[in-house]
Amino acid sequence: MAPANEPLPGTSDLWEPEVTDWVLLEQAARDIFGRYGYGELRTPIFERTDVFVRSIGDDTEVVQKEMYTFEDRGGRSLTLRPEGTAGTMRAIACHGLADGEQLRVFYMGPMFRGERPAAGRRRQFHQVGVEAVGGLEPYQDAEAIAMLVHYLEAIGVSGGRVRLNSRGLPEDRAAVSAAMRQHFAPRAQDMCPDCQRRLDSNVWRILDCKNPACQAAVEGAPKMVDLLGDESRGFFAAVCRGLDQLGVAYELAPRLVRGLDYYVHTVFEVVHSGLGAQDALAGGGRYRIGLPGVKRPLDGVGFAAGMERLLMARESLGLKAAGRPGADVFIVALGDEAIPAGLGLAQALRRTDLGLRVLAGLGGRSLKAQMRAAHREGARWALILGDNELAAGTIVCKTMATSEQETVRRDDLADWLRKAAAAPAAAAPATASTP
RNA sequence: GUGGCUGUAGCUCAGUCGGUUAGAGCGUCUGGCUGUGGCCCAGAAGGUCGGGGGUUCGAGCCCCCUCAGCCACCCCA
Repeated sequence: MAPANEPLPGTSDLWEPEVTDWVLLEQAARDIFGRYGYGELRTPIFERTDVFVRSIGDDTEVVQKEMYTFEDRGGRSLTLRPEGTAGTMRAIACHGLADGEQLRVFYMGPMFRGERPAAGRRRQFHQVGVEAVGGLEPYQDAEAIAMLVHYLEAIGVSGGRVRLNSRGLPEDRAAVSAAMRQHFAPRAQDMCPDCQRRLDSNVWRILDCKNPACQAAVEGAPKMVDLLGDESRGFFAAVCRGLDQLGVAYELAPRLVRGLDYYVHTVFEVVHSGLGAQDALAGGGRYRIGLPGVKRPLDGVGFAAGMERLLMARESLGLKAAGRPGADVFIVALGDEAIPAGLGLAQALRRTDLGLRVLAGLGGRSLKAQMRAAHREGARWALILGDNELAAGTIVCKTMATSEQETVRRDDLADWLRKAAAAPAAAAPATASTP
């Protein structure tokens, strides 16, 4: 295949029948999130670069090396959104939010990060996410997590594990970092070079390191939750209490940190064993984001799930796309007069209240070839229209599943189809074969 | 950005030690059956062997470069 026709690395074309699965994820999101009072928000796919930098944090991996940033003709720096929260917050700030007002939104769509593609990681990937903004209630966090679990159930993804931790408030961080440094400094010589550097720059991340030596050093590390102030500890306890009430199973993950700067208090993720190395299905937490022109930072809680990964999890569980449904009617037209007549007949049938899916053989191919096409398209009925039938004002109706056929007057065709459609469908509805 | 594996027909893949005209299955088209699908049978179309360079009398096969895909690291969804 000519490279010029291939999609860019980390992007892909999406064909039937996979599209059917995507639609399923989207519809389930609208259904489930709607039950919790969330409404859909669609924000632009690109924003001014600083929208992302200021809320994600310029110190983060995402901002430092993963963003698709470019200049428009006016020389402004724009960026393809690498995640959904920043744009959502910008939109809410623009829209305005009264003191005490709460807003619940969900979104879905493509996100962009300039990473090396791997299993479950693409440069254009898709997330479905939610944000509950304008409140500082621990039970909001619990409900958001419960909603995520509910959604996963709705799309058939079982086997996910909820991992939960708290990063506390910004004012807790100095104490936490100091305690961490105290623990890791004596062990530094055993740790990987990255983590030796992190000792100064980013102690928290050492907790996340997958290097075996570093994990050993992490073993006896103090639990983050124990280092937090009273307010943060109380908040976290309330989140756990809420989850218990909601019947959500979770596990404490003292080492869970997450990569974006805006998180405060609760952080969580859902991991799944069917995904390979990138095992995070969804992640989220509580955040506090300051925006220009807004007096107080916005508090909120949300999560995002990777749609590609949801699909991978479904696949690992044996859930497959059903594919596009077959045609109801295939019109087999024979002869110079009948072919255009078949074109008109197809349109007339599509416009009836029967909601029929109608295809017509338009190319003057042989009867046999058209019958093959009818079969391949999964048609329930083949309607044969030759010059003979045209002259007689009739049409031959063949039921594919039984091979029975009868000659029907054109005037009676709609009634015939209505009756045939009402009759119990033959066996399993056929599925069109996919090109 | 670093590393490993893989690129042969629309798809999934064979291809021996470097040796004549690169194969199979599936799919597509046509015919067997003049106006009747599936199953069966026969035939046909379809290839710059990812691309470029090199070694050789001769390269799908060996060497170098490059592009792409997959996987892993980093990080995350």
